[in-house]
Amino acid sequence: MDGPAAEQLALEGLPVAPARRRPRRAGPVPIAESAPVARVCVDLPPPHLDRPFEYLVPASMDAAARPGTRVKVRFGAQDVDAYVLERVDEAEHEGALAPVRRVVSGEPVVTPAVLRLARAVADRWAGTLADVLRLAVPPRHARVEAEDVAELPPAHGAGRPLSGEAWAPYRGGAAFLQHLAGGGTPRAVWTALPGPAGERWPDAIAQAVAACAVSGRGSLVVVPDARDLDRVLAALEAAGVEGAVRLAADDGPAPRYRSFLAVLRGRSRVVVGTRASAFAPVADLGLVVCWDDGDGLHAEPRAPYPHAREVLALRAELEGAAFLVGGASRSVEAQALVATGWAREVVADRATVRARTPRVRALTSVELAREGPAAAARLPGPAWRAIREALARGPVLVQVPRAGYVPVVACARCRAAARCGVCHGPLGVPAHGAIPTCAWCARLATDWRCSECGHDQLRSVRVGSERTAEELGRAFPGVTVRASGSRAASGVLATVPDGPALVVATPGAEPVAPAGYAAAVLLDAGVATSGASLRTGEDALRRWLAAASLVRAADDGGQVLVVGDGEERVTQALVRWDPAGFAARELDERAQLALPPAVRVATVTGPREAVAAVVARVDGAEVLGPVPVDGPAPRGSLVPDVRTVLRVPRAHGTALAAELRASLAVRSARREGGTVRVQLDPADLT
DNA sequence: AGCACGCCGACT
DNA sequence: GTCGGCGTGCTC
Repeated sequence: MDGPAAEQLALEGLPVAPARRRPRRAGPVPIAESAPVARVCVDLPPPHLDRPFEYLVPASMDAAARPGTRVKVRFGAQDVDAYVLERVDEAEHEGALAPVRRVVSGEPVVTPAVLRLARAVADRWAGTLADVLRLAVPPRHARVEAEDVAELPPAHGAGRPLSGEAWAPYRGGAAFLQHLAGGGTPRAVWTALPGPAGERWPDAIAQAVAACAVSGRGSLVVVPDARDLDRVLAALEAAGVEGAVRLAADDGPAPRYRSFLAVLRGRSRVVVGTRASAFAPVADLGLVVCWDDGDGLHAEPRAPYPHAREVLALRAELEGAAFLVGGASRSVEAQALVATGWAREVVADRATVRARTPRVRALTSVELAREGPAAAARLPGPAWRAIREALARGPVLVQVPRAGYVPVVACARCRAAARCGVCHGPLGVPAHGAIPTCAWCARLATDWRCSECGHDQLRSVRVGSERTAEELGRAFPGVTVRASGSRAASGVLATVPDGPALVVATPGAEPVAPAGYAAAVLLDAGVATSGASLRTGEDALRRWLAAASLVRAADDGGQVLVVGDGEERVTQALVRWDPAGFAARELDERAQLALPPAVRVATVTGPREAVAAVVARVDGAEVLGPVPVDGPAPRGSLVPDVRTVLRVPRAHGTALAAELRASLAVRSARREGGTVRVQLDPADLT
């Protein structure tokens, strides 16, 4: 059992003093009798350490060192945190095993199901298990852990009779619910109708959760932000689902860990949370839901950059759970789930859509040609008149595509974008009334002159919400103006009263009006649909539909105006209220151009040589680039990073991820320099 | 990641 | 002649 005698090489003549340190313990500590070997995942970042290491479990820790618990182990010369993956009888490791030093807590925070999911996520996104577990398991909070466990609330589902009313308007909606209630695992891509006050979708989700509870299973609902979280929780309560747990990283360490433990200890089997809760240890998981999956908040910004929708899809497969992804719009990725037959679409028919949605009108420069020069105004006459008229009937929502104050300025005469006279960077106005400043070199544009027409006056072209609120206040004297947005003085508003008011909001910050808005005006359509990213059009449509969904139906006088020259197909998709058609066309086009999600793509970003080394070890992928990335060089370097794009058919996605993982492991073992970032299916591919 | 061991420059 | 640079290698 003991190490080979060779280890006891006698070193005669050495002073005896160091030997005095050794005998801390009189003999080897007694080792656990059954399954004495713990296979652990050490919590260290380098990819080449992403494999199990084996330790002996001292008998004293036998009961506590269960699979899923956090332990401390000696790794090399340091003490590191680790998770017990499993307990086994025999070690695979040939050499001697070190003992587990300490069990940090007996709480088995990584359940077998979550471990399997985390491993799959690490593999899929070319990351490490340790990285994924760091996303999946909230930091421990010892005091919270010691708190008394509240007793189990009565099982939900035994409550009130099941309602499926919110699903009635959708083709396949009732079937989806029945399937759920019967213990099935349907998968649906759902395009939500606007409801009264835009609040029907939380009810639909709550009813799906309730149906799943009837089958005795738990549910997990992932939403983009805290506002949506509150809405779903309220709807769950209204639907009679009790004891749902709120799980959001920005609730703070103690509440977060408390909620996590409540789920882990089986106190609740319904979780509503933000992206990291896709890993929540819900027992008997029957349903996973991703609401508004096109929202960028679902994309995890930390390595390995998994997306909540994809994590949930993976999880639905691994745990045999039903899957529901939905939104007012449809992401191209969700469309791909439909196109491959992995999920079925759940949508309302045209007549229902027409009956529920407001009238949408596009005010493009063509439409406005007859208005003459005034058409160039940001708020053209017809829009002004529509707002005036709608204000008599209720609140009017004004959506502006950018937060904050005027980021970009243009020549007041010819409207050419104003550029810095020295470095040609874009000019912006950093604060109200400030002098226009170059966004690249920070020089003040004091004696600016237009390079196109020689004019010397500037005007704002991409106007932020604060400025809009200010302008609208002047255009409609006496009317209350409320601003909602992260940069607005009053922050993000959840709701506004039903009375007449102008509500100026940035995308995602639109408050709900209980009786619906009388009208919505979507400003600067040209700005909203212009951008280099693959998802620019999809994003614009998603934001427009989210705002338009808060407006009353056309029959109740609800009206939406899109102002500006937005991209034709996006504008048309909004006018026709056809997000599914838009997503289908977009996916077709991506297939033709070999763009994701029709193919799988990975980006490798970092210093030129480092990227080249990583890419050189990857076989069988089409290599695009490298190209220098925009923006400033990373700190401590004069050379900008480069980015290489790797492209493979979807079916080779797993293999690509595996090769990248292997390449990164070689890289970290060899200590190739620089910082390299690998992203699979990056959200912001340009 | 840390920390060892292991071969080539400027200093006591 | 040593102290010490950080280039490979390993950690159960």
